[in-house]
Amino acid sequence: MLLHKTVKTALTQAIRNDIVSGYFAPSTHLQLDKLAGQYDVSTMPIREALRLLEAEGIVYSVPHRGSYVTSFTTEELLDIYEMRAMLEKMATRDAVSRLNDDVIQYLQMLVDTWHIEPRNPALVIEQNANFHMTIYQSAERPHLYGEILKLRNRTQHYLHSYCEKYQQFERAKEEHQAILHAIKECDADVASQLCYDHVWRVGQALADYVREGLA
Amino acid sequence: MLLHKTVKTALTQAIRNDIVSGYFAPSTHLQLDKLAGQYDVSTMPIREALRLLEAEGIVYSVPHRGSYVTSFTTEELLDIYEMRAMLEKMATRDAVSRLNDDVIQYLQMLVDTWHIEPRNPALVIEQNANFHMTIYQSAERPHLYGEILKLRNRTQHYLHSYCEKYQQFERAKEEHQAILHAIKECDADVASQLCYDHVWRVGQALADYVREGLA
DNA sequence: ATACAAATTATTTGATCAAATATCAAACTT
DNA sequence: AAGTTTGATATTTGATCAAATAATTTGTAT
Repeated sequence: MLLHKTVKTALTQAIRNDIVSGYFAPSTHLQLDKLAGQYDVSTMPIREALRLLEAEGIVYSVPHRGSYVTSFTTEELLDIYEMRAMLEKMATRDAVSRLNDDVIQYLQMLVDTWHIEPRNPALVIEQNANFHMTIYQSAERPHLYGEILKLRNRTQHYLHSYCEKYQQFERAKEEHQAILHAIKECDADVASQLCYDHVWRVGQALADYVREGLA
Repeated sequence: MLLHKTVKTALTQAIRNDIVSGYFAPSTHLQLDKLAGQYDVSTMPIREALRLLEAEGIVYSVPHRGSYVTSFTTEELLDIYEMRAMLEKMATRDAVSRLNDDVIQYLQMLVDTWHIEPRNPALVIEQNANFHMTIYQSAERPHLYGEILKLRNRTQHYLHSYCEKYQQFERAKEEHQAILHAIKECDADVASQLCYDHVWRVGQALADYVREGLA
């Protein structure tokens, strides 16, 4: 808790995490006093954290009514996921030539130890994010990285709900293996296209899932 | 006149505008009481507005030292502009089939009246933004639109400085005309590729300009 | 005179208080 | 009885105040 410089920064991280992990479900009303009690701080840093998260798109607010966890229609999910697919493709393309052996070895380890635990999707989701974001970090494009991260955070909680029902973890593992293979071959075009397809496929499946009202 | 519901929303718009218009130069220290005096409000709504703008990326803050207008290196400008080019290409592609005759006529009018004030870069920049954002709005993808808008805001003030020196307005007009022509032909592939090239060319020119230390 | 340390100042951050506004329910009118 | 209005309540929003922290200045010793 005291790792952070200010209460505001720590709180922002904490609330963001509680939203993307699904603890605060979409459309949840985030009330100042309730949160202040829950996190044991005053309302002031809560207000600042909520404004930060509002501009990130994780939270929206209505004047004099407060802040809520954002919820998306299927059209909005597709909107966001196609952006993600494109930007993550771009990041993968730039990363290929910059990835050093240590990181590639780490990625291989992540693929090899891919846990398929039907009862704990959260762990797989985190491992999945770890795999991709590690690649993107190597692209050495801080703004691209930041945008991808924000877009991912925006829809992450829907993924939790989806994964608990349809667990296509095996397929994801195969696709990661394919991406990593192309990376090792230094084939930026193939690797980035595989990444695009990978993200976009999940986005479409997720949209179908939400459209069916199963969320 | 647009009535804002709260002081916070009005202030956010006002400060954002004063940053993208170049009134607050990059690296400017945005102090709470100074701004409070300048906009004739208390520090409270200023604080909330700054948090909003911080998450938008046009302001950054250092704990216990305050907020500053973000400044970018040439690498960062290229980073952002390539994202923009890609996302604006995507928006143009989706817009083509949705653009109705009224909007196309409006776009033609914007191109025709392009040259009205070559000595006033700010006006041309606004007209330019108007042309593009009108197209993107027709894509009916609110999140894509929002991301493009935020990325544009982040670098807009650099464009002001650049345009005052190198006024390639004629070339921009020709490129707009070409994009509009492709739109009228309902050729989404050509229109979107032209848009990509258009944005990316400006981004590279702007990066060169900033690299030379002329900003 | 310069380097270092202590104190002073300025500014943000966090807490509390007051005002404004939306929600909800009850009473009143038609 | 239905719809509207009015009032009570809860919550956000804006203002002010206190505490914490970074920058600056001042003073002292070498």
